[in-house]
Amino acid sequence: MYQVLTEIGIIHQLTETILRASLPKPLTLAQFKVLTHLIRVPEVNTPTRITNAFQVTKGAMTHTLGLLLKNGFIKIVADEIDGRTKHVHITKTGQDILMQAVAAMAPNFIELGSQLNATELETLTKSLGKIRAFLDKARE
Amino acid sequence: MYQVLTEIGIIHQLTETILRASLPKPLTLAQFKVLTHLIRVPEVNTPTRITNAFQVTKGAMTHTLGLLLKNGFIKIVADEIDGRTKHVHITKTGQDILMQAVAAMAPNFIELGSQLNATELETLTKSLGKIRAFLDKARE
DNA sequence: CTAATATAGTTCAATATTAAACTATTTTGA
DNA sequence: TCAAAATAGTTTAATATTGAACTATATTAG
Repeated sequence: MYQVLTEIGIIHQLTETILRASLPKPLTLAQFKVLTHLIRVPEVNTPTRITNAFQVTKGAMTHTLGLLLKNGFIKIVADEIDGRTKHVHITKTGQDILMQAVAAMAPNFIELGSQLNATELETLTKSLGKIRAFLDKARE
Repeated sequence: MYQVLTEIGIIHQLTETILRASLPKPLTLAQFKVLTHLIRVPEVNTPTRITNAFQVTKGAMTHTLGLLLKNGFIKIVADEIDGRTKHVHITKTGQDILMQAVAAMAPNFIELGSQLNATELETLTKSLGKIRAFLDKARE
């Protein structure tokens, strides 16, 4: 398990480095991740829930959302019912830059997919899912 | 594959957060990783090679090694032959703090190991290894 | 009802990381 | 040989992240 976590750490670092290098300005890695999240799981869109999804500090998320807002990639609206809560939505501009980012990074990752066959990929996804589920549960 | 990378990213973040919280002062996560590396692969001990192993920038490694040195956890010696190169060695103090760190974090990870059986773990390790090997090769 | 507690988000200072420019040494190749 | 290129490591400025304190709103319990 130690080795698994080490491999995961290294893979994560390597992919982030590759990603970072192919992002269109002014998109940073943190901003890219948030935009991707907003597309994938649009209903998880309060700052706290996004923070929770990425497991960064609240201050970091305030910072990232501030940049996204300044860049016009998101809009932030107040919750109608709960005065403490806000909701984040991706804008058309945000979608455009995200598409551009995905297009730029895709060539770097297409080959990666072919390193594993369908069965391996499925097994891998399942195992990682178990680990993730456990860790998620562990932070009760 | 996208999902795999997403899972890997989240698992990485979660484990880092858990780890960070259980580290004995003044050990930071970056310092902990370097010490672990020095124990695991003591022959890979020049700043550049360590930098390469973790895929961080050279400046970041200079910073981390500076802290480790200040804390007395490593010693750094010049290469006898190549005047540009240095070698990093863990000290007794470094080994002590690392043991302490491992002891503190172990309870958090023991249960994790039992989430997968031996076969699953082996398959997982192998698949991750393939991905890592490919990424390693890709940064020619 | 209201005081205590919890939750959402921001701010601030300290630290970490990146990216790029820089110094010093070694290697390469004409 | 020696100039050009490559490599190892440092420095610096800008940015990102953490951790903790803080404000404001909502929920809970007596």
